[in-house]
Amino acid sequence: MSANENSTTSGPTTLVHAMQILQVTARGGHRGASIDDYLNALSFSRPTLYRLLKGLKQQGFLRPSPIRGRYLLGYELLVLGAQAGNGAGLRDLARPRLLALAQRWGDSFYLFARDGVNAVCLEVQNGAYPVGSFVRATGGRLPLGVGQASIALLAYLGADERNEILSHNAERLIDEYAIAIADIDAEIAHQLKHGYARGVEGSLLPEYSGLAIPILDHSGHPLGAMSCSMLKSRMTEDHKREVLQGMQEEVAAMVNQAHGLLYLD
Amino acid sequence: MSANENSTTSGPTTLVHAMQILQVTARGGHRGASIDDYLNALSFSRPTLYRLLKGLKQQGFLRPSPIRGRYLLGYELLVLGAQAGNGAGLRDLARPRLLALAQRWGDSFYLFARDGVNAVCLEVQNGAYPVGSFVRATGGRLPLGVGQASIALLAYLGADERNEILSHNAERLIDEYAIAIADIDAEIAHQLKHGYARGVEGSLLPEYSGLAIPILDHSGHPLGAMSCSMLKSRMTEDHKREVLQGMQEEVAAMVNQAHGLLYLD
DNA sequence: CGAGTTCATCTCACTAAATGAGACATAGCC
DNA sequence: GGCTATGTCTCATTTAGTGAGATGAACTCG
Repeated sequence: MSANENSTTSGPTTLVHAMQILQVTARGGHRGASIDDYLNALSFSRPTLYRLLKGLKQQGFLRPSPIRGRYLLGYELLVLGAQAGNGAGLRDLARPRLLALAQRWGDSFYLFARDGVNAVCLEVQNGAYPVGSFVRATGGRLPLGVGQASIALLAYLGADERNEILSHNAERLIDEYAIAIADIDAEIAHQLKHGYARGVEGSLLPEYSGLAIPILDHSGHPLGAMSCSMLKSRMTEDHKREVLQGMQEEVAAMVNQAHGLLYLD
Repeated sequence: MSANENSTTSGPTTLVHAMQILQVTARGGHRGASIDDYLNALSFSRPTLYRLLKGLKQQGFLRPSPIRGRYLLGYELLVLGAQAGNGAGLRDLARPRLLALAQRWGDSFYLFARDGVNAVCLEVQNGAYPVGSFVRATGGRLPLGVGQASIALLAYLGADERNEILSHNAERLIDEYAIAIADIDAEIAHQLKHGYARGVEGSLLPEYSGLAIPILDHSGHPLGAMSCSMLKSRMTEDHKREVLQGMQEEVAAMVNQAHGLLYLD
């Protein structure tokens, strides 16, 4: 027994195994995963696999696929996930505001939160104009550094924490998104100076452009970020000013509401 | 607080315990749950609780609340939940269509799927006109029988299965929603005759009205339902006809697309 | 600033409970 | 009706999670 139970995967093995099963299932997308997928991705025996599958099914974490022998993620995850996305009640506060913005301006608006070294999309509201975006929907996850919302989040973390995150993500950022740390630093400076972020241009999605502003608590810590995305051609100076102002108003109102809610113990 | 003791939740106890922890956390809403919440809702010892909490945290199922000693649902659930909601790829197919409908008509449109004895909301797209609805968002769950989408789903199940569900839900339906089984049966008949459902009127949400149509696979089995909700005053004969036609067109197109996707092994 | 409270971790002995191997049963498929 | 792959069962083994209580760490409040 290694006295070196370290960072990788500790904790009750049943939990770890269950999680691995869910991950394998998720990896299968809407086709789910088959017994063989599990058996050759995982390291435990078949009876054990079936026992866990059964348990996960009973908990609602998995459901049988229409295709025999395949498994899909269960709706309990959806329900819990909906709750999970409402950290600090932010999502409920943001939803109608994102909708209003999208309807008013026709662009697409997003709510993001930090999740470790990633930014996770808590809510999307698409507008009438089509957009491309790194995240397609709620639950999308990006390494911090990608996208304007990332910048807005990073800018208000401590410098040490920020650097840790960025060096952790550096490789992925350059490899998968063609984004250099130096450029991120520059955009963070822009965020801090002007109060909004524009996102770093990588080689991906060159036709789209965006804006983001942070959602800060009373102590200046970022609770999340609101962002928007649009075709670059739509981003005139006027439009940018209008949209930014709209977002700022909505966020200010949200923060006010939040202060009312957060502290009723 | 329901004395909802899980009578036959078998399976690895660690899984069951983990699930209970998640449920308790979820019950706490955006405030999460505290150690005491766990300790007095659950039946295992404190060290065990902490071990599981730690494990769940490492798996991303939980995260620490800003308030020390409280726990929130983790973003991994959100990510998995987003996947889970895309059963058979239906959600991805539906999202842009719901958006188009909402923008065109200004009402609110929903995608539902069956989840055991419940209907679960996979996607919502609100329109410009305000609505009240039983589900507020993705992940909302209703007992089958409530709402127009339920009717559309129930109508295409086998009679035996349907009756089993309805008798299972009967008590909740009458107690919580003031809906009688006989009325549901009548609406199911309407669905089968006219191809769309209107929902059963209970005493709740009397000012709102809705429509729903099923999404059927090639063998007539319901994959889900698309529904809409609007202020009763907006539901003129003309508007109803228009919206129904819009929904039917979108669903038909979805089903076509789905057939293209479902069977590429 | 120090006492008091609550959160979180550690150690250790114990045994319940998960595991693996392989046989058995069942469902779908040609 | 055979064939293949999915799902279940039994049973001995021992891992791996458990409880009790002590200890350490973090925050609170007087």
